[in-house]
Amino acid sequence: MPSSDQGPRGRYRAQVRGEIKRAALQQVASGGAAAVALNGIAKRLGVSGPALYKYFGSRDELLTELIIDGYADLADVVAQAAEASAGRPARARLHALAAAFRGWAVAHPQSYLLLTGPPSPTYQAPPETVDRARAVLGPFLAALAEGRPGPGAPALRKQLARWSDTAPEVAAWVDAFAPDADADAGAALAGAVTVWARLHGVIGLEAVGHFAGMGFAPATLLDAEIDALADAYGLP
Amino acid sequence: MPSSDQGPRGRYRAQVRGEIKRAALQQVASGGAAAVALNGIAKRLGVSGPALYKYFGSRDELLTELIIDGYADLADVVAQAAEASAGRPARARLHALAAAFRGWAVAHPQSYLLLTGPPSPTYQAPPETVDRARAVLGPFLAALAEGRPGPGAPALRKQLARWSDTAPEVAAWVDAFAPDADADAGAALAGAVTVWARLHGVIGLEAVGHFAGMGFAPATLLDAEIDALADAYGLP
DNA sequence: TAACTTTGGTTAGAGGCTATAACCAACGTA
DNA sequence: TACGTTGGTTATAGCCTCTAACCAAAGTTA
Repeated sequence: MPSSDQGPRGRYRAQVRGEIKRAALQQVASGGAAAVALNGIAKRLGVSGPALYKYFGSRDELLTELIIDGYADLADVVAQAAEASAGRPARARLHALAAAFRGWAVAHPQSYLLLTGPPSPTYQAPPETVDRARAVLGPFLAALAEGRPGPGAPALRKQLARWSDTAPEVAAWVDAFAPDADADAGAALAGAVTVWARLHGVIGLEAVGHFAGMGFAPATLLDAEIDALADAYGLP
Repeated sequence: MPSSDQGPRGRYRAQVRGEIKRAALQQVASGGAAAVALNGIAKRLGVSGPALYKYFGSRDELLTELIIDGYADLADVVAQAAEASAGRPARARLHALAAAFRGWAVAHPQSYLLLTGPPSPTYQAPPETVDRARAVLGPFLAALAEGRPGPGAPALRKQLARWSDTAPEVAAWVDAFAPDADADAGAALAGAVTVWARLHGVIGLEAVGHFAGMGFAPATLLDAEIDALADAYGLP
């Protein structure tokens, strides 16, 4: 069914797929994942209905690609922030990473919800997503691993240390982003998981609008959460 | 249109509305908010299609009631945990509250997602929801207000203190659950907002299944998060 | 008791969505 | 130049929400 990757036909195919995805992203931005309608996209592209099924096997397949692209985009933004703050102390870098993460989510709140929430009952997350999530969190792991963590969360660290021992891809991930933390992979992983939860705690609620009308800036709350985490990990 | 609250006719109406909601909750449990279909509910009740519109003006109206009921249910569970742990030290009580909150969410993960995520593009949250959220968080506020908070998060506290000064219903809420914290409402509110974010950070990711296959128990992560917060607020 | 109003139910149908089937034209290639 | 692949079409089935028009039964009132 699919054309070859190269050649004039394949190029055309890739371009149309891109247009479809852009139109779908607009729908996501305006009304969330539920607003994505192949029919509507076709109308917007000046093409009629079932033509899109030549490019995407189903609506879920399209959403899956949007999710994968979104993860890649977010990972890019975080990686750029890591690069831009390369020389600074670890605490400042952690704040820069969190701000970049939140900046992306605030710019595309519905896309963030698309990444986190399950878009449809029939949707099944492909295995690539977990790799994408690791790519996003890697720089955070690197920054946190520079500290000398205090005695907090011993139970969590123990569980994660065991996980790192039994799952080679996890150990490889830690090694890739924090090669010096091999000795205490449990603490490094605990930091990664915790920063993930803190980011999502603030940004997930902000994205759905649960902080609307409350007298505080979500960025301030996130800063406080990241600061507390940096304290716990002894970041300078 | 609606029958009087009392009388045989009103009772019948209330009972049918209950049956509809129960069927809808089953659909939510099986496939999330997107799986709620008035048509399907009608079939299950042995009644045909548009009859349900005599009971609920629209699908969104039904979802709204499910959300309100869900908040009430969750608030109940938290309040019961508060009562059950009344005598114990504040830190233990905070853990009990968090465990009760998470217990409800784990028992009905799709309902939790219904409460947090926006169910449909056309949905508009009614003003009652913010009151319901306050009822859920009240006991947490009470437990946190017993500590002597450290110097953390000054910017956040400042913003929230101003909010409490300018919004009387917020000050009343603080006073209702933590009458001794009036002097430092900013710190108390910061605790409430922070515990909300931490709960959602862990439980929101857990509910969508993002922790599946990772080598740690979400309960352990939540315990660590609550412990860290209790430390920051100097809870005994 | 008889007349009337409200209420819960019905069927018909418009309009939107996903997805499949059958068919056709154009394009790139051999 | 002949041909297979590919991108497009229309028709159609089967969901869904929601409105309109109509009917019967139940409660209410004169």
